[in-house]
Amino acid sequence: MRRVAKAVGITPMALYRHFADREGLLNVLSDAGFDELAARVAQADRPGQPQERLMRNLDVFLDFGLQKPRLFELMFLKRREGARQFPGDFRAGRSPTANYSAAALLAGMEEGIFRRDDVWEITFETGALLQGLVMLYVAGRVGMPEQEFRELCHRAFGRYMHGIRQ
Amino acid sequence: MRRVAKAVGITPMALYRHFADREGLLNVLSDAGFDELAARVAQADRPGQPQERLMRNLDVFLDFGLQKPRLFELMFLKRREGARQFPGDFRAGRSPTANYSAAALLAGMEEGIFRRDDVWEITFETGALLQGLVMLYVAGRVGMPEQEFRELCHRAFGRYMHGIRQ
DNA sequence: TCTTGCGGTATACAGTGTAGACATGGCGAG
DNA sequence: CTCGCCATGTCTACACTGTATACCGCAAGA
Repeated sequence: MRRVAKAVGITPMALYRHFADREGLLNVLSDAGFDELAARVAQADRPGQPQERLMRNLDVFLDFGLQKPRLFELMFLKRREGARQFPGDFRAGRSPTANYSAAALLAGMEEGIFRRDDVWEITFETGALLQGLVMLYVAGRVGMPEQEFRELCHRAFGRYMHGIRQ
Repeated sequence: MRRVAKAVGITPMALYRHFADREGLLNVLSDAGFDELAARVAQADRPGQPQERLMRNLDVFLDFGLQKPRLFELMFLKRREGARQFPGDFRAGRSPTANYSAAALLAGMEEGIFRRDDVWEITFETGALLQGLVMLYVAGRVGMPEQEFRELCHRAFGRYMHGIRQ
């Protein structure tokens, strides 16, 4: 808090006029992060083959996670109340980012490319896979340059998508 | 450190006679965790169908992660030097836990159940998937009882394994 | 004009990890 | 037996956290 305060040129305690506490500050950072990610996802979504749409979605998350790993961690891994939950909030459409993935999956199923299955569960699982990959990467568990890591992620998603094909 | 010291009945500073610093203490905890997990994995490995072996492996990790989430997090997600890295340490066989998964995958490929592919990469990816699932669960992002969550994990692995079939 | 409240400050407190100086007790070498 | 050493422990102190509390100035309404 002291460092943040200094960075914005006020006294530490002045921060508490704007945020309830450290947790509160982190919450608005996290929310802002979700807004940005949602915007990026929305912008990247173009009509096309479901697999391509899913891969583009992957790339957006990957870009975000690799550009701002700490924020990424804060958004998805920090315990905090009010965080969106699977399956409730997902199925209710309250996750703007997941909606795009689910839409692409649904389209793929209707086109007969993927077999009929639980769209939200698959969305969540692919999210978890990406989460795990990125977290292991930023935790220093992957000893390869970023570009290779991105290709690894693509192969991982390729294998998974292969498994949900018709 | 003060709480640990009190718990073992000595002065905080006495801890520093046994561990270089907080990081050092966490490192031996982490190492002990890996030893235990490796022992559990070894004990659970029985000959059988590759898919079953992989599912048993999954259950061992799942048990461990759900029983000791903080230790699990420390072991796999804490940035620390000397942590094993993919792919180098994995391919060199320096991950006792991953070896079993890789062995089952290799057996599956040789039996013609799975198609020929990079065994270590798949091992790492399944690890990442599990990692992501467990981390999201312990971070409160999954609003379902533990038993249902375990079944979700099984379905996730089922879909992935479906994708690597022959 | 008086009041209210928003934004900011100063100080203080309990908590953290840990550096540094000092104590002590057991054990091997002489 | 005695000396000295070293492993293990304690005490105190320091710099660092987040934050509770009290206070202040100023602009906008009533």
